[in-house]
Amino acid sequence: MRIGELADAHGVTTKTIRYYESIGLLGEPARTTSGYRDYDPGAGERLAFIRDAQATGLSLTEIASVLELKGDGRTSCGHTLELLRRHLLDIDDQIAQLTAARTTLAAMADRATALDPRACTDPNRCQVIDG
Amino acid sequence: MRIGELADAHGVTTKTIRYYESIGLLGEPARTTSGYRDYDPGAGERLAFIRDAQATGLSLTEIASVLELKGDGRTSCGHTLELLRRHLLDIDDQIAQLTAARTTLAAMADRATALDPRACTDPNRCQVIDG
DNA sequence: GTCGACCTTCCTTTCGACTGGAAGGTCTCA
DNA sequence: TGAGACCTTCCAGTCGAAAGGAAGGTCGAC
Repeated sequence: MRIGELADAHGVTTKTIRYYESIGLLGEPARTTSGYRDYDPGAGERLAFIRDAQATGLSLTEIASVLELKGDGRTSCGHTLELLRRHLLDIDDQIAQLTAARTTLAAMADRATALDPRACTDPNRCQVIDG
Repeated sequence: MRIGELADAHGVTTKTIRYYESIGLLGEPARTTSGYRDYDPGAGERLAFIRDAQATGLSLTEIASVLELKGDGRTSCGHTLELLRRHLLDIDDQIAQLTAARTTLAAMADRATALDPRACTDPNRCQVIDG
């Protein structure tokens, strides 16, 4: 399977695949006599895994650490679980921050609709955002 | 007021202030005879505004666009309000995405605690994340 | 007079995940 | 045999928001 096919099959670009290879996330595939990359189905599985893991919010570095452990022949469930748990905490933080920001922003927007623009003259500030 | 004082007063670094100046977010301050930046209180106000606006999730570029409008002598409430509304939508999106990711992740974590690591042998995948 | 803290400019580097482009080789179909 | 789609490598650039560092000037206190 050539790189373009693999890319199309997983909704990524060939650039992305070469990039994953360059950072060690995907191993070096076999090559055709003319030097084209020639992937076996395992590569597709691995790529799918990478995208799945990425979709859950793991960074490529973290994904690499999971795959590396497995590559060493060790099981990585514990490791993955720890990553997931850390991510859950991260996400909770982010949601809390966004929610707080949302509240502030919504209050501002409400206030803004009631404001008189002509009162808004200080070049360094903005009464919508102030206060 | 020198740059260090201003920075300390607003919890940023001198690097950050020079950076804001370099991208036009802060104007060029007066200089002492020896060339040191010499800020008037307006700069502090403007910096505070920038940090406040940033805290609500506006990018520096967006903040610049608000300040630029005001610098032109035009009131920017309408503009700010529009930015705010767009941001509210963005934030709602982000919260929705994070919440979805959180649900997925939590389910995975639950499942993972029940898994047998010895069953986790495929070097390309991870049963915690699969499925 | 000298020490350390502060300041100046200018340039480079960081992080993450790619993307773009140049220059050239290969495959496939008509 | 020739077009055009695909592949190769390698290098540079992107985005945002700074941080790091070098080389040198200055201020205040002792």
